[in-house]
Amino acid sequence: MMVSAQHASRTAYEEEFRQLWFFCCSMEEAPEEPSQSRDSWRDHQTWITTQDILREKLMTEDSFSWKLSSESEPGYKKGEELRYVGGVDISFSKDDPSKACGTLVVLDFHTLQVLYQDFSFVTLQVPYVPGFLAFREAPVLQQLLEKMKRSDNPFYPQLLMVDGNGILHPRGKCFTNEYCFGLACHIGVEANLPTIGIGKNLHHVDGLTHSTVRKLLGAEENSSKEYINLVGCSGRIWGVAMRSTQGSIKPLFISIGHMISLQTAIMIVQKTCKFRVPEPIRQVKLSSI
DNA sequence: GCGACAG
DNA sequence: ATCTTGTCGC
Repeated sequence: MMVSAQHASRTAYEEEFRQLWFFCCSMEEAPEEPSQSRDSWRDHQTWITTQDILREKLMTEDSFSWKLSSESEPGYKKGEELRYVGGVDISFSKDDPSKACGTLVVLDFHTLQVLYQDFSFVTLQVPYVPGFLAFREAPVLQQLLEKMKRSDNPFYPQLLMVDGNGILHPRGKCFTNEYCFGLACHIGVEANLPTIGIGKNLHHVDGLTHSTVRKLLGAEENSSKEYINLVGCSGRIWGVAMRSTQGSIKPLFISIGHMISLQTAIMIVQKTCKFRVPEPIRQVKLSSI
């Protein structure tokens, strides 16, 4: 591919290229067994294809039947509002990194009390590769959701908060920036649920860096804002950096997962934040073993 | 002095 | 992620 042809307008493209390059390098480890690295490449291709397919079903606008209680209107019926908010996460064993525990909780949106909790131990064979977190973590979480749905549990979540990013994600075809599909999107599409991605660290995308965000949050004109848009150098809005607690320094990175708009996601996250990390995620971490 | 990127 | 140390960030 003719990379060096364009020199002037290469910043955004080059960034994509470098990300891909770093990824390629990371897949070439394990030199002792060359066959393994071939398998890694095959998996890599499969992952990309899978993300491409799932992404076609991604919905980036509000798409749910419930309402937020604040917008109760004339035709309002009890039971139509958002009530069951889920949270999913995985914790790992300290001595054996392949041993993990997936956890699912459901909270009451208004009281923030835990209504449901379940977990499942697994042995993970898939490595963590930046940009492909879903292939490591999603299966267990899917199972927990499935189990709950199959048993017709009345607390089955109407919305899911995911410990990881949604749209705020670098995965893409080379030299384009219109593709992105993080863990929250992945789970949302597969479970057909509205999801919100909750990141505690920034995944560098489209020129966004930690220092960029730090400067934005520290800027005078933003000092009173509770959140700021994460605008990449392409102009795209990837999500927001949010001060979930008054005066908190370390922001939360909110991005939409599936079937929800950024504005709605922000509102919901704010309403569920007693501390820096929103309750569904905080509780799921407390529940995990 | 090094290494950039969710968990 | 997890552990640990220590207290900025380029």
